[in-house]
Amino acid sequence: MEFSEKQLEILHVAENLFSKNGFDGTSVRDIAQEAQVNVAMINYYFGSKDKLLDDLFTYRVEKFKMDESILNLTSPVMEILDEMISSYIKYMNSSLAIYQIIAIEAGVKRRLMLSDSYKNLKEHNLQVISSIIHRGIETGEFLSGNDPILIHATMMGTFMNFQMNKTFLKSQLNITTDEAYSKYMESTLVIHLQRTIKALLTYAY
Amino acid sequence: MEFSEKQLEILHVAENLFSKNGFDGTSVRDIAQEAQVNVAMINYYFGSKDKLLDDLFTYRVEKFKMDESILNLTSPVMEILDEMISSYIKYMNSSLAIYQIIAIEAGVKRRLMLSDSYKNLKEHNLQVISSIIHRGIETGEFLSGNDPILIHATMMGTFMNFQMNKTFLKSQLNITTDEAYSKYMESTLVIHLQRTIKALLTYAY
Amino acid sequence: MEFSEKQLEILHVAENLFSKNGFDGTSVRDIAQEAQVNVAMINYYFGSKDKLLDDLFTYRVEKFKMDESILNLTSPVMEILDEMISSYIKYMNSSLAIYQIIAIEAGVKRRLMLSDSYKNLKEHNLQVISSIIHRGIETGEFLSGNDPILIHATMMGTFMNFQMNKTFLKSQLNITTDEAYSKYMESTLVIHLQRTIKALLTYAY
Amino acid sequence: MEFSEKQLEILHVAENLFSKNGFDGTSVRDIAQEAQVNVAMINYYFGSKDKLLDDLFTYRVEKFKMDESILNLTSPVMEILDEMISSYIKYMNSSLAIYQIIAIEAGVKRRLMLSDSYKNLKEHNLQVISSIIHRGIETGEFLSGNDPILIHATMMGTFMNFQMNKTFLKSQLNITTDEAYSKYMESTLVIHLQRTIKALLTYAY
DNA sequence: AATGAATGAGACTTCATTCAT
DNA sequence: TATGAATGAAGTCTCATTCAT
Repeated sequence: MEFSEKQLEILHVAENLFSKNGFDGTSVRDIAQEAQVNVAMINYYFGSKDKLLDDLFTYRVEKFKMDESILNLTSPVMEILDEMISSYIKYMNSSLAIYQIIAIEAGVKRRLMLSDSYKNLKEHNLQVISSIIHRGIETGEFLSGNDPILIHATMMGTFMNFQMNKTFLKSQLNITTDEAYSKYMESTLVIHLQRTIKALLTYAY
Repeated sequence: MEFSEKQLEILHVAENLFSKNGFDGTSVRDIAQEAQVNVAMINYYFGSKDKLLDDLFTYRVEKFKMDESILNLTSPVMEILDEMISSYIKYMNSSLAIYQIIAIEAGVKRRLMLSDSYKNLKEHNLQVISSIIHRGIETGEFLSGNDPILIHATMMGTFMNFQMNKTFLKSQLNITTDEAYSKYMESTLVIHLQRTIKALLTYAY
Repeated sequence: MEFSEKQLEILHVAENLFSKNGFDGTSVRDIAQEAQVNVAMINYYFGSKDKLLDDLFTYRVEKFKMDESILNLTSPVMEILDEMISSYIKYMNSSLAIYQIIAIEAGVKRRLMLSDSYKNLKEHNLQVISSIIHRGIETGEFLSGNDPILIHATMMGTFMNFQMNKTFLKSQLNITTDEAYSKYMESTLVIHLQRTIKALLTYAY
Repeated sequence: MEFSEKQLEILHVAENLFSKNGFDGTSVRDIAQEAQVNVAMINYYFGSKDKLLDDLFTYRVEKFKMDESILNLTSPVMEILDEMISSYIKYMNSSLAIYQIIAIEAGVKRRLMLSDSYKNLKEHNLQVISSIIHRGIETGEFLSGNDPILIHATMMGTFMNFQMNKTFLKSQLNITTDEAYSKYMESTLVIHLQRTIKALLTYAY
């Protein structure tokens, strides 16, 4: 799907507003005003508000696919795992708005979850994780018996928890700016997840 | 705060609808209809839709406090940790609706996050986790250097991730009923979290 | 009609609120709250909000009758006229709230104007003025040909104009307090009206 | 400010209803129905009911400015005074509806009185009256010591009194039609005010 | 006699969408 | 292609009143 410049601007504005106020909490008027276009244009371009969300999702979803090229690396599997976690968290953090929307609107109601591309995305990412784990098992570095689904849920969930409790956690961590919080996630949080997942995969309690 | 039977019914209905459709996606008409009361009654009882959410939150929030009496147990700290994780997940799972609401509405906009009781709840739970970790460090069973904030985020986030991706994960796990999914979380997921957190606290990779 | 103490308090509160916010701008809840009674009590005591206004009117209307005993004075008619104007303005000024209500609600809609007691009041006052004028004509001090209706309208209208433009006139007259404004009306305004009406009645331009 | 034809119709309908039933006594539904437009259109055009009143006021207020060109006339000041009174009353009488609204809503509550244009209007009119009086004093035809504020209040108040007691006065004056009442005000009332004010300005009792 | 609980009606406003151009 | 105008539906909330006790 190709989007014109105007359409792209609308998508970006919508993405921002949806992430701040939720889908239901954002009106097409809000979007039109901030994108400096006519209200009618949203429907003209996207058909409806619902379809706008679909298009936004389709537009962004590709970027949430884990980069499977890391599977081709000859690096030690431990490094590949670290890299996967690090780059995934960094990417999610940089495209936070849409991810927030997905997390919320996928939980709520029918929206998005029905979408095939959403399912494909999830399956792809699980597959990448799964491949890494299997490789580690083959090299004898990872223990078997760990479900990629649980690993993925831990990685994703921990990150999202940091997003959704931003206000509270900033005060707990004595972080004052959004930039510092973002940096914290890309360093301390990444390290925590790397340690956590590696411990899980290597340590038989 | 004391609630009459009618008020409680309204709260329960609202809780259910908010968790399914979000706050903005639920109208007072919807609530009134499902609770079989007059629309005006919602405002009569709670003042406004916003205040209804506040009251619902206040009504439920107490139950999300971790039971600190486990700190008084003389059991090995490892068992206390297991028990904490198990009972917390089980409780969240049984009071899922409100938790879903909190997770979403706390992320979106100003709502709830501002609430003192929300902050108190979070701080209390962090304190309980912190106490357990410190005890483990004292007995030499846990490594030092692990931030309770990260532990808590991992536990909570993983659980929430299971909630918010229910539809997708059910299909991935070949689970057909909500009951089976719930049972999965209270067994497999709990064990996963227990293993994960214990690995983290005991194993220096 | 006899009113209990509670009823009287309600009437006084209603009078005050009606004069400040108008009849439609005042809710029975407002009245109940300020009078510290149950909402249902307004209807219980007065039947309806409309009837409350009726009762308030009936309760107060008697006091707006000009004191006809001044007609029995043997003073010069000029002094009687002065006294009538002075005491009428002073009385209206002291019972301002209800008069404001009457002025507004009588102009708006059907309310009050239909009331017999309102008509009787007006006729009574016109009669008193008329008697004074006639006496002046008989003594040769007043010119004939002046309609009491116009005299009354001038007196009443000028006073009400001062009421309804209070905010503006206070600033124009450099008056800062309500008390000073009230005093202005009972002195300067009274003198103006006395001069105006006497000029009219005695001077054929 | 420019208004479309539809907007003007709404304004006219609103003006009429507000004058009959008061602002609070008129619903946007009433206005929409009588103007034969959609209810939503009132908000679409004017933003809110309050802003509609503002716009109505702005739209009409200009017309209530006394024509200051009469100050340029070389006619005797007595004629200028007569002309001022006559044309002012005639104009108010022809634009009665809005004036009724102003009189009521300016007295009640905060509305309008706060408006700058209202204050400007009042100041302008006082200025015109003041100029005429000063000219009369200069020519030796008027006595000094008369406050234009009191003159204005008398003129305006007497007229408004006739408006607000229309029902009662019609019966007192044996006038059956609104047209006849209107004619009475433009003749007898005007003459009364001219005589009154001239007597006041020329006669030292 | 008095009142807390409850309610239908209607208030103003905003919504996403469509129409006519 | 693009948009200003318009609208029906629905939103939340307040109203005066009544009911059951």
